[in-house]
Amino acid sequence: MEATAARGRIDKRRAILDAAFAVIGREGYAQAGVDVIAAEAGVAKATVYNHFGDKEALFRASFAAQAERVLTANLAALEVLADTGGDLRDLLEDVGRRLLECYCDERSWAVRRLLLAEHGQFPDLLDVTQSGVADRVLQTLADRFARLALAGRLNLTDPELAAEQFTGLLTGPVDRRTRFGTRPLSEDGLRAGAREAVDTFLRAFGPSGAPDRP
Amino acid sequence: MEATAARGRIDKRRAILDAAFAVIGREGYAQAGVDVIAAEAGVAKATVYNHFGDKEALFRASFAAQAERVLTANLAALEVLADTGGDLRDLLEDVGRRLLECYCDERSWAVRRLLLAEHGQFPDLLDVTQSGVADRVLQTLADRFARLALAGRLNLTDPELAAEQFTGLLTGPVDRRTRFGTRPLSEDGLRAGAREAVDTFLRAFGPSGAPDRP
DNA sequence: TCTATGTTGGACGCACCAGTCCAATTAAGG
DNA sequence: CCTTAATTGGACTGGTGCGTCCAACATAGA
Repeated sequence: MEATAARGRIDKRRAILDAAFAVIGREGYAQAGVDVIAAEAGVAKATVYNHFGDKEALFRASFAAQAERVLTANLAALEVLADTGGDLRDLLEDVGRRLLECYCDERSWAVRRLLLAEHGQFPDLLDVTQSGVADRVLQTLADRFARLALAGRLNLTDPELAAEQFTGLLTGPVDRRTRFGTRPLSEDGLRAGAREAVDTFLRAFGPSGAPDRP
Repeated sequence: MEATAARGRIDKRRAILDAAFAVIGREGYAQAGVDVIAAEAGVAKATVYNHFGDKEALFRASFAAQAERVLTANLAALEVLADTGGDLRDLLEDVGRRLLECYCDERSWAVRRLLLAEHGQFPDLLDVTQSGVADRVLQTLADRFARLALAGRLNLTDPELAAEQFTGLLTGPVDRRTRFGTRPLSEDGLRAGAREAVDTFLRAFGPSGAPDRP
């Protein structure tokens, strides 16, 4: 009775949600079989329908759960920008690397992939994710940039635009190098991606007079 | 006998290819019915199988055709960078706007969407598109940047990285504002996106001494 | 121990869809 | 005009997968 056998109902719900997102994220909504999901969750198919009633409801629930996880992970990555002290370049490289880690995470890619793939059938997923995750992360980043600009450590007038461009500088090159998430990126690769993005970002928005580093 | 009725065999093949990509791009490969494709092409289902034999072959053929169109459109957009004369900022804004037009095109979004969505079933699509389109466009852009750098009009050492970052600055903000291609962007929106990207790009890589504009 | 609720495996109905087949029609080319 | 090849509509098959049902089983709480 280590842990494998039936431990309780609530655990099964979790297991089903995780398995559903894993399978659907891997094979797509249409291709994902409920039988496969049930098997991967270690659960009978009837149990799946007991909990969620519908393949569509199951998909929505699992997607929402993962989007939630992605959001909290991203916000946690931004947390290092809370204190305005320390070397600016190091600070930005650190937050950049953390954001890229979130961005390159398997789950994060699956969310974006499903968002694009199933948007025809489930247009509301985009509302949830965009206004609940993307916009929220962007606003938080913009707030941090605004504080840094006010403190004279960044030279910019539109913090929201700067936040958009910062993420663009981060993710653009990485999208290509990972071939849209199909190829892993090493730890050094992540660090390099963050460093290059911050390099350019600071060349554009760094304090005008003296750069933090020669 | 204006044009609607059967005009020839070769036209039907085109019509089938276009209809196939339209339907599959809209509904996804699994959801797209061959009957629907045939109807949209104004053709009997048997004709589809006469030409392509297989739903999978039909998909590959239609995808390849569209990828080809996307590639030529992108390369055409880069053509304006051929002459190194003229105001640098105007030049870059022009090419940026053209690239964004390509990027925001319905077909271009459909290609990227299918690339992500069906990558599980068709991993080779990514090879074709990545090495045949994305890499080719990036290399061309990097070549132009290298020439501009050599002419002292850009201040950069790694043209390939600059090309990655230029496209990141262009597409990152636009991805968000169009909600991943689900919402149209006005002509002014495109121009603004290009202008902002070029602003930041030139702040980072513009000629060090004197900016082209105050 | 008894009971209620959740779980299991498996079988089943049902709908949908890729791909085939065929007889009738149409267009192309010599 | 005649032959050849392509097209058409429609019926048909086989396979797959969602969702249901049910009888037996496990578990938690009284």
